[in-house]
Amino acid sequence: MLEEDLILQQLLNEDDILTEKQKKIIVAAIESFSEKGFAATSTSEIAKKAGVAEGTIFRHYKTKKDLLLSIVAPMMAKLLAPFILKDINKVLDRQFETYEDFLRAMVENRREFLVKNLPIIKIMLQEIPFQPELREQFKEHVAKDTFRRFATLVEHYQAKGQLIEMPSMSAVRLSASAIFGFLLARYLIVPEIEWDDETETERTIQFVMHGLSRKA
Amino acid sequence: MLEEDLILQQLLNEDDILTEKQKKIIVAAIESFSEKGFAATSTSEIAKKAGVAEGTIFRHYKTKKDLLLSIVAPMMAKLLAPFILKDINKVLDRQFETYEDFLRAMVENRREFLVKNLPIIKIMLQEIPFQPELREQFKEHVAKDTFRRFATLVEHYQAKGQLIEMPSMSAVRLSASAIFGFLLARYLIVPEIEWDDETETERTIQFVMHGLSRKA
DNA sequence: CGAAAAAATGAGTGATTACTCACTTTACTT
DNA sequence: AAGTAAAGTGAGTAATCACTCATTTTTTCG
Repeated sequence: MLEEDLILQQLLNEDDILTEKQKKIIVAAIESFSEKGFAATSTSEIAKKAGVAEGTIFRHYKTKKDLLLSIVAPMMAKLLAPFILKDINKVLDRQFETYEDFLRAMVENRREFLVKNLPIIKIMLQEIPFQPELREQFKEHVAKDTFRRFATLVEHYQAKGQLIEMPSMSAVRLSASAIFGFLLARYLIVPEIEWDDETETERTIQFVMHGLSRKA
Repeated sequence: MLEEDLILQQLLNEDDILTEKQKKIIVAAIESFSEKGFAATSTSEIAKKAGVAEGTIFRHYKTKKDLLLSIVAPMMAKLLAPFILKDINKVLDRQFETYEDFLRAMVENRREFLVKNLPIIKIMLQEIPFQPELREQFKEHVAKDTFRRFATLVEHYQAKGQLIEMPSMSAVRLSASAIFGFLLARYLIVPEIEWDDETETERTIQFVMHGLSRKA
């Protein structure tokens, strides 16, 4: 799988136009932003951690906020990654016979994405409420794209008689709550406790299926 | 219902020892912290909004962080409020015959709490990752107290044969994901879209019940 | 190589930061 | 009303902030 899930790698290889110092700046910024928060991190601190002069940061990014956006923005586009499986409705039948199969694939897909990009995701979640640009991007990508595609997909399985009738928006919301509630608890809220990943994953999927499938 | 759900009122009446100026400081701080974030809010800004001299803030609070903690800390204790409904184990049978009844009561209870204290809750969620004191309080109250009481309650309904056998921790996690996923989406993430509250609430409860109850 | 361009530097900018303190105003007690 | 304690003030503090820019270093390429 040469899937480019690692946003960091993607950031650092962008167009091959990034200098070594610039890469170090990005790495240092991600570390500091995720640990202390954007507003509480100073540019001098980033420069020191990156081993560059403070002026170098502003040679590549007009402002500190610019640096933040250059890190977080690529994240947004990737949020809908699991739904770009080409022409959804047509390929779906062969790829995922049941909603359950789809759910299972999505949990694993998003789990890998989350684990690989944890610090950037933390920054994103922290700053979305305060950066209008990020809020807008989030609504664009998540609300419009991802959510709608997810909904289309649910309608597909409803039409096949697998899922109970219910506004697809609600079905998506319930599915997403269960899945991301699990992933967030597992990797962000209480990662320090012992988790039986396989069991909890399966339980979560079965929980959703019991809640949404036609044949109880 | 003279339930003291409003943390703000509680803060302002504390011991009757708060001066008028101090109350204005708290109100102004809550507003600024929730809008711009703790680190991005200056004490001069709070003073201006409160209509007091900047020195007055530091007469009552040693540091800016002290002010933050005095606002958010009382929140924590209230997070487990729905579980202090008198002596759980004993009153339970007569109060909530079914898990469904309990869920319904909890959703309404937490919904009111969330709506009434939205700004303070936003501040809390934002700052928990960065303030060790808050992290600790959160784990103490939520993990130890609330989660455990919730689990005890689930075990009660499992023993009555209403819920399927499953580690109570998992059942609590799944229930909480669905409920708080709903409430967060409704009031924090996308409050601007139209919600049919009654229908969505009921759907959420039924979703949990289908996922966890014995008789499908 | 050598010249031009790009990258990097770090001292310096004014503004802003959280916080202090000597002092004034207000409130309370008798 | 006088005396005392608490509350409030705002100019002042050193530190730090994001950002600039003249200069130096490195890279590119004919």
